[in-house]
Amino acid sequence: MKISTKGRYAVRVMLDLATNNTGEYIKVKDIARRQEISEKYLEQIISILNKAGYVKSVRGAQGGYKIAKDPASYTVGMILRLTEGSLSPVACLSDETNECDRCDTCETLEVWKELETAINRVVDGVTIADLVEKQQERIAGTYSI
Amino acid sequence: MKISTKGRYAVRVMLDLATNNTGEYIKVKDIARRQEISEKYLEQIISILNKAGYVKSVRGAQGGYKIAKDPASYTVGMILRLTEGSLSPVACLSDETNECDRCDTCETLEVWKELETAINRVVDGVTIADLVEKQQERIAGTYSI
DNA sequence: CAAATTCATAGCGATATAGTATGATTTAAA
DNA sequence: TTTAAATCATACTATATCGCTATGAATTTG
Repeated sequence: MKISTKGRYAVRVMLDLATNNTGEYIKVKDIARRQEISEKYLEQIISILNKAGYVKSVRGAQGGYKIAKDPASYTVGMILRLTEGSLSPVACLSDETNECDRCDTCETLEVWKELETAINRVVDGVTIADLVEKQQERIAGTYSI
Repeated sequence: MKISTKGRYAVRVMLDLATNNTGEYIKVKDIARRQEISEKYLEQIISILNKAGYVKSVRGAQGGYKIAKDPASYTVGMILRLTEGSLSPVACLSDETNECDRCDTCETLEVWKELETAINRVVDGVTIADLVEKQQERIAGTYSI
């Protein structure tokens, strides 16, 4: 029941791009340094975000990435499902081909459905904009002390 | 973000023992047949439940297992945490030794905490007795049609 | 042209998953 | 008292996933 680094890093990448967005394109190297994530591994993760259109890229020298749309339009759930696949806790819910023949009489299936709903409710209730805001509140709090 | 077979099977074992409880000890072979799970794998799983005292065992011929206490006293959460370990979606929440040094400024940690809470709320809100009841309702419904 | 960057893909060691396999130990019944 | 049936214990295995690293091609700017 763990979210892998791929998913967690992807959320942090989106947050980093939102936080440091000036309109300029941001290099993977800079994100990697700030987030303390391997550059090469980050490239793979951001490539997923790029193919999904969550970020825009420019190749070549002075190239980089920037967040494609308003940070409020990306939920943590969208990013996790993109990178991790379905967040359902059992395969028979995420994929019809994995339906077992006990589904009709499987009492536990109901529990897993509730769990899936609860998980999605949490992760879809938080946007990248929310995270940016919290971050800024924290920084403001730090200054006032 | 998947619950492994170990955890899911453990829940089904407890449900099976509750459903088929007559006071007699129930053989792994019978549970395995009903649940369509490998006998030997089931032995390993039920052994975890046994060591935790969730079931009682008698060795030797005519031996077997039975549920130790009232089915209402076992939540799905208890069984999953026993067999799967912590249900927290990130390691830094489940284990102090996995705390990373970014915790203080990690905006996403809050999301994972909410997620953990939501997950535990669901799985701790369902007991084995609840599952038995649902099963019996279903059977009653089947007869009436 | 050279340097800096994204893009694409292959490889790799470690760990977890989902079991099998083997056999010891215990108990009831013949 | 033997035998069969069951739990208990542990080692092994095949496969997949994780979390990267490595190599290099393609693209763009200076």
